[in-house]
Amino acid sequence: MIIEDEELICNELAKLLENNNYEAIILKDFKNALNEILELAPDLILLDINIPFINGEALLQNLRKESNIPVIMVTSINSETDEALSISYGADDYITKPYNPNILLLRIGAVLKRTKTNYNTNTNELTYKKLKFDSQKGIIKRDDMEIELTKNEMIIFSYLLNHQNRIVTRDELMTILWDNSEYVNENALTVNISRLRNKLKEIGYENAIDTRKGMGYILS
Amino acid sequence: MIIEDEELICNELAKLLENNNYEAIILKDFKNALNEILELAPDLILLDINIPFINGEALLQNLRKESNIPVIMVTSINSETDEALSISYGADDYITKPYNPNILLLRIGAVLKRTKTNYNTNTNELTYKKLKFDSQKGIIKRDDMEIELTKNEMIIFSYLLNHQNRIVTRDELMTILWDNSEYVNENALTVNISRLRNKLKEIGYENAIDTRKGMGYILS
DNA sequence: TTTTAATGTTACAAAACTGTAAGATTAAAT
DNA sequence: ATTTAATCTTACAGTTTTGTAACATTAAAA
Repeated sequence: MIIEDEELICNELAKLLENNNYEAIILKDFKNALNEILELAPDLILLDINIPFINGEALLQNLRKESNIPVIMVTSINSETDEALSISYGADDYITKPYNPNILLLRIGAVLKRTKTNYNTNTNELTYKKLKFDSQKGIIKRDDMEIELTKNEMIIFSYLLNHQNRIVTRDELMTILWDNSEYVNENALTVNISRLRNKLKEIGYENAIDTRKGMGYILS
Repeated sequence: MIIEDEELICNELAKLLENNNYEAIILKDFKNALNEILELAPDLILLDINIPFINGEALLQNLRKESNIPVIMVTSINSETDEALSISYGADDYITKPYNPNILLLRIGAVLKRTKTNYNTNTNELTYKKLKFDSQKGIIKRDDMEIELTKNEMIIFSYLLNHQNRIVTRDELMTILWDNSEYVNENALTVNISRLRNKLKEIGYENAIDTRKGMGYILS
C-alpha cells in the first residue's frame, strides 16, 4: 500500500512494484487512513511522512496499537539528523527521497523477509511443518484436527519449537518449567513429555519428539 | 559488538560508537563467534559478511536459531543485486561500505528503537506501565510482587493489553475466549473478569480494568 | 426519583491439571 | 548376552480451574 500525495510518484511506485510482482494499492482517502489500512490489511505500507491532512508519525503510532503491518517510511528530508531518526520509531525501515528504485525494492524485500509472519497483534502463531501453534490459547491445529495443550505442555512444546535445530536437555526443560528443578520429581518431566506426545499423536505426529538418551529431546 | 576483520575499520567504528555513548566490543575469535555472541549478549551486532573463517550469512542463520539480537549487516558489495538482498535474511538492517558514519549511527539508533525489547527467543514479555507480563507462563510481575494468571485470565489480559487504546466489547472477549459464544453463560465472562481484577489488585492495580457500561472494558 | 438492564460477587460442584510412586521398557555399556 | 541407568507408562489423589446459579450492586434511562 502506497500512502503518498504526489500523484506522479504514486504511479511511478505502483508501476515499479507491479513490474516486480507485487500488488500495489494507492491510498486516496488520507483522512480515513487508519481504517483503510486495517480493513485492506496490506502486506507492507510505504508511508510518506509529509502528506497533507495527516501526521505520518502519528498515523504510524496509532497503527502500531492495532497491528504490526510492516511500514517503510519515506521522507524527503535528506538530512541525517535526529529528526530522521525519530521518524523511524515503530517503522520497519525508512528511505529518503529521491530514492533509487533498486534500493527501494531491496528494502521492501528485506522487510518482507524478516517480518513475513505474525504481524497482527493478536495472532501468536508459530508454524512447525504443517501445524499451527497458537501459543496464547495453547492450541495446535493440523488440517481440521486440533489439540489443546495444558500450560506445562505448552511450555515444553514452545521451547522445543524455538530450538528446533538442536537437542534440548532435560535440565533445560526442568529449569524453564520449575525454575528450581530440585524440588520436583525428575519423573515429572518425563510424564509431561509423555502426555504431550500422546496429544501430538492424536493429530498424526507420532514421532515428533525424539529422545536422545543421555542427552535430551529434539523435534524431528 | 563489531565483527569485522579489517582492524582499521574496527577501531574507527569503535571510536565512533564510543563517542556516541555506546559501548563497543570487538570480536576477535571468529571461529568461536556464535558462543561469544551468546555469552556476551550484546545489544546489537555489526556483522561484516566478508570475514575470514566464517560465512557471515551462516553465522546469522545459526544465531537466529538461538536469539533475535539485532544484527546490522555490513557489506562491501556495493551492487544493488539479489545477492545483497539475500544478505538481509534475518538481519535487522544492512549497510554498504563505505558507509557514512552519521547514517550508520542513525541506523543503529533506529534498529535499537524498534527492537528495544524481547530479542531473546524465549522471552514473551509485554510491558504495561510498570508491570511485566510473561504471556508464556502467564505470570505478571511488578517490583517484587507477582501473580499467576489462569489461561482465561491470560487471554483476557493479553487482549486488553494489545488493545490498550480502545474499548474492548464483551462480545469480542467472548469470541476470543469461547469462539461460539452462544454455548456459554454470559456471566462466565463477568466472573473471569472479576477474578482477573482480584489478582491485579494483589499487585496494586486496583482499577486497571475499567468498565464502560453498555460498551465494554478498557485498560486504564 | 424510580425503574431497569447491565455488570459484579460469592459459593459450589464438575472437570481439568499435575506431581508422585511403582513397575515396565529401552538403549547403551560391560 | 547381561547389566545398568535412563526413560516411559499408568493409575491415583491432591490441587487448581472453570462454568453455573443465585443474589447484589451499579449506572443509565425513564
